[in-house]
Amino acid sequence: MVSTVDGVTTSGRIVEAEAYLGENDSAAHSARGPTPRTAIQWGHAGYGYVYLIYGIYSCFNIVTEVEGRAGCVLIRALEPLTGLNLMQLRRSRSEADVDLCNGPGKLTQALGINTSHCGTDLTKPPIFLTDAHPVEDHRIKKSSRIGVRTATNLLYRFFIRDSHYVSPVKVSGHQ
DNA sequence: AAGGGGATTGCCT
DNA sequence: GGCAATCCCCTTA
Repeated sequence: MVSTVDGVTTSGRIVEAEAYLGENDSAAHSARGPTPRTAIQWGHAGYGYVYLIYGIYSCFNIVTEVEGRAGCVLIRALEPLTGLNLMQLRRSRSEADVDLCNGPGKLTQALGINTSHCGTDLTKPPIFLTDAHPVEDHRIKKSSRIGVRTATNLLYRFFIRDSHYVSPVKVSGHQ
């Protein structure tokens, strides 16, 4: 994914994501029907759903389903590709290490994404997606989602098994 | 009209 | 490992 916010390009390869469905998924924001905040999820696929969490961090999602059905994918971690210096600046970090984009709140900070980007078309700037850096299917693993307390039986978290840029897992054990 | 709480992070001990 | 930071949405009255 690519950002041209502030006129400078920052980009990264998506290495971790989680699916949230509108139906039969109690952990999704869309589980109880549309609200002003979540309405975009019932729209056309390919638009951004961005929400503020804990008053501080923005979480970036891609709307994925056909119009009239809710669903989105939360981007949880990126492998930084371009604009490392600006990412460092935005993240207030002295080094360009794995901590730039290895979390949903971190990557939005690094790419300059905020709630003003909710509802934007992700096929064109300032925030857009490309298939320039694909990943082979056999490198992708799945698990239950991070930070959700319900629907833990759903294996809706997908990540690159051998990537150093996946977000740190709190509980010991399964990646 | 009011209050609880969250798909998180970073700093503290 | 514990917990504060800091919005604003959504539920309840």
